[in-house]
Amino acid sequence: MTEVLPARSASRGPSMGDVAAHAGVSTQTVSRVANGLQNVEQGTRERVLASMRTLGYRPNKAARALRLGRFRNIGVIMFTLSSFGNMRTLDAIAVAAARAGYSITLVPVEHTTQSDVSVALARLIEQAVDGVVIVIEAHIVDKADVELPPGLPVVVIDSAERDDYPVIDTDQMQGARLATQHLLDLGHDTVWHVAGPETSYSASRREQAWRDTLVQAGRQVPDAVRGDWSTASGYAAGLDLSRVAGVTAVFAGNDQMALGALRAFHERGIDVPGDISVVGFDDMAEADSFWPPLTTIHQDFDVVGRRSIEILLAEIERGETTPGMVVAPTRLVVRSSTAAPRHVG
Amino acid sequence: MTEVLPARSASRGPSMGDVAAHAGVSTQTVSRVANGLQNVEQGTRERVLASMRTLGYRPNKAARALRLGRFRNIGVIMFTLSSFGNMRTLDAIAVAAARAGYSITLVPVEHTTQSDVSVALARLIEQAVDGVVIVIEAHIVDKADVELPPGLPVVVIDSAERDDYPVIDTDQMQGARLATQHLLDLGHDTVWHVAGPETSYSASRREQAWRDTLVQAGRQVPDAVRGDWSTASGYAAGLDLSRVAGVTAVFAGNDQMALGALRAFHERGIDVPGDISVVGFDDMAEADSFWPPLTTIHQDFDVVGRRSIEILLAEIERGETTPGMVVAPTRLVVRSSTAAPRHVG
DNA sequence: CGAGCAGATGTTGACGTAAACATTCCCTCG
DNA sequence: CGAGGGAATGTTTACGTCAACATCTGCTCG
Repeated sequence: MTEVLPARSASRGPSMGDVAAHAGVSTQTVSRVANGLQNVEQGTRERVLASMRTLGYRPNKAARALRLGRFRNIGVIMFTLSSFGNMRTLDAIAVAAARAGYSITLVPVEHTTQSDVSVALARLIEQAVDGVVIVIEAHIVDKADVELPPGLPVVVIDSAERDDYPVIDTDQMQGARLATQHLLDLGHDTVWHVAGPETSYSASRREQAWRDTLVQAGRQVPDAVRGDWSTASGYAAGLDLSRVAGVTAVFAGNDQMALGALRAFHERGIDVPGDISVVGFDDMAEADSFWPPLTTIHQDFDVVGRRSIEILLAEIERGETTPGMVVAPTRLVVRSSTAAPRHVG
Repeated sequence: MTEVLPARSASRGPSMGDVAAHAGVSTQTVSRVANGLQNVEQGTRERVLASMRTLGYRPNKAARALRLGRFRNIGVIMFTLSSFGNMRTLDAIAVAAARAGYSITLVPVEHTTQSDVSVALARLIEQAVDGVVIVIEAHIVDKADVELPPGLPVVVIDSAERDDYPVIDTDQMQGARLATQHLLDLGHDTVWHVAGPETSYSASRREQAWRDTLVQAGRQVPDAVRGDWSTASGYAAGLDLSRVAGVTAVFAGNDQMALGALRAFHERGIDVPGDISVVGFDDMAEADSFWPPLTTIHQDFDVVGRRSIEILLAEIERGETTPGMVVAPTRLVVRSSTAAPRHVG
């Protein structure tokens, strides 16, 4: 009964059948042991486990997925891993998924062109995932353009509400309002804005909330300076603003651009916050060490990542759909880059 | 012939069999069309493609993997996604893998404990990957402790050479030498060092090269100040150093700690680079916007990520092994945080 | 004009697993 | 003491795909 079969193939590892033959039981019993079912006698279980160890057995996930129709795998489509927020979000997603026993398949999108996006989606559509998280940053991906297979659970992390999939995001507008209001509360007449790129929904949300807050307070609304999230563009914007008379308060669309502006102001001999107050957005890990330490809006990327997985798993495992938009609140972190204007108007 | 079968199951998508029935051909022909083989008549091909579209067919990756014994999937084990370098490396890995037609399964390790590492490995060992890239940062993972299945191709990204797997990494020692020598060349008597955590191989490499360079130049070697990569620890180190008399040059183990030190020096009214010169390591995207813009060592994470995939795929696809350690060179980027000491000794 | 061949298409079986159903054995209880 | 039941274990089958082999058609060329 306990005869040893020779390894069948050099390239493939031992299967349940091999273990079964080695232990002198049926494959089904091996399967039961592998899955921790209780209806196996203690002695048998141990014999099987010993055989598994001896043969170096490891379960074949493909066969299991084929049999079960489930992969315990979630696809993540992301544009640019090299942004602070995305990487924090990805971290949170990966950890949350791992805790639920799911693995993450990462599909990078190199260029934000429609064709690249389609290619990325095509990869995932190869049905090796139970669900998909799409982290969008740009308008590029339109509902019409993206054809995801019907029935595949999807969650979108983005700032634009959509009617086809649940969306989750930081409350961009609340954050921008917080930032702008903070500067107004300090006594500034109005607030200038270094905006993110036009292609970004979150950039336009922040810009819109900044504008709304100023209008609501009855203040003059200066033209926004357009950046692209990079420190270089923030630096350019800072240089521009330093030539404008009467600028006392700047709300930058993210911390990187704020840092660039800070550098421009240093170079021009403008004191922050003495001459100009600066507020960022994101609260990246380094923000408290900028000079001066940056007042900014804290975004809770962990919450966004975690919630996205929760919503996705609810649909995958229990068929529950979460319609509409879920929003994670932000909070203002006051450090040393903001102060009352020197000559209160 | 072209009769339409009802969908068999609500939960599973259409299979090749369904497409075949719909198009009035055999499953094998559908398979040939799906794989782009040439020996299919034009008319047949179009009919099959039309059926695939109509039915919303997508290939089942699990079945394919089971059949072929290949997954076209690479596992990536990473400790902390929240470090600048790791993220850049991951980005490069993901892009390189995608170009080669492989997907990436990301396995995060929450805590750097042995048990957590084992769990992460166990996940991958579930044989859904053709190879594994391990990005290590700490000594924790010892050869003996980690039991990877034999025959599974592995590449390690780390600073410690090992005899079991190919290793690839930035040339830490060359970089640290570059940094230290740069400061000596400017005329500083010696160079202080803010080191990374003891658990990190790369930290000890950098520290060792810093020490060697000073010794070779016949300089006095001050005690290294220990940090943990964070800006907070760099700030604490900066505060410490600001109380030591005679400090004119500091080499920080990474840019974050350099930034923290910069902040400490600002607070204490110490001018950089007038009183003290500072060099970092990594060349993170923001380093050119620190105040002052940071002189640092540029690490080529893209190269490391790309090469690791090249090496891994060479082994997976062609059985070629790359023994020993592959090292990516660094380069010095001089900005404004370094200068000659005020009173040249 | 028929042997022979090339290209298109079909049939069979196996990859490793687990659900569904079948069998065996032993124990309990009327 | 035998029917009935439950636990352990075995047998069969299907998941979707593709390699290998089999078949069929039409055409070339001696």
